[in-house]
Amino acid sequence: MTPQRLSVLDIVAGRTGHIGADEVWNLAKEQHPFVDLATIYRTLQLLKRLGVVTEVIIGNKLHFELADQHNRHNHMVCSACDNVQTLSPDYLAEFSRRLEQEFGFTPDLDNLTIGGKCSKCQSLTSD
Amino acid sequence: MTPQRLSVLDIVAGRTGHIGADEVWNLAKEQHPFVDLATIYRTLQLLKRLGVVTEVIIGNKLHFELADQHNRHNHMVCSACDNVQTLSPDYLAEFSRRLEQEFGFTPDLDNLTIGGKCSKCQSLTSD
DNA sequence: TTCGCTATCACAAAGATTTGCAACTGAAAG
DNA sequence: CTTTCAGTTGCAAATCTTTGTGATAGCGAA
Repeated sequence: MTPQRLSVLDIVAGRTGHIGADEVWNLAKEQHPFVDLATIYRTLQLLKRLGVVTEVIIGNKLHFELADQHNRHNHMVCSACDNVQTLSPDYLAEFSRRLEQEFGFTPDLDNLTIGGKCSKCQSLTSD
Repeated sequence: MTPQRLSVLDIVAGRTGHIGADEVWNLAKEQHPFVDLATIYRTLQLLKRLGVVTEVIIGNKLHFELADQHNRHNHMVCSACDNVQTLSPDYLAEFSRRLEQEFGFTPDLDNLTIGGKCSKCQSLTSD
């Protein structure tokens, strides 16, 4: 754990919600003016691999948030308005169990972003 | 429907499985030597929006395949070996129904890639 | 201390995808 | 037939993310 990494972790942990990689960078530069964006990305991937942060894909951009074991949730992201709703992992528990049992496949649900259309955008004329 | 677009569609349709955007480009250039990669991407996004092709995310790269209504399936992609397994949409039907009923959220299951670890890579020493 | 090993960093560059824009096309309207 | 207008293209550039590399720092063994 280097100072740069700690800084990244602090920044993500200091947010209640998700935060973009570029935003992490901007905040990290306040403490480490020469830190590189690549270091931010590598650190975020590392923290993700360690299960410390989770990834949410919002409109072609990666966002991250602290992985809180006591408040696990999945994300539903509207492809039209980028609005994010959270979802109890209970909704996917049965699904996950079946994948594991029937295929031996262990889905990474913590980092699963469910794309689609929210109720508002669903009804709008889109094509 | 322009010739370039038709070409892209033909290429994707000519594949049994999924195909990367760059590969589509290489093949498309055989027919339209000056076609740009941006056109390929724009066309693929268009076809995806129309429900003609579906997207699979494999190791930080986008792949596409023809959307066959009679053979719908989801994809499970191993983050370690990039192996792709297909899955009957039945596994997600109940989940989808609940999202729609309880949240009014319409998930885009056709383009949902489920990341995780396949049975082989699951057992390997990774950290 | 000194050597050697491993890991991390900043920087640079590559890779993958998207976007802005002027030129061109074809079809509809006048 | 000419004008208009919306849509598409190729090209260039921007954006987002990943990867390669040499320098460096920390740490244990000799």
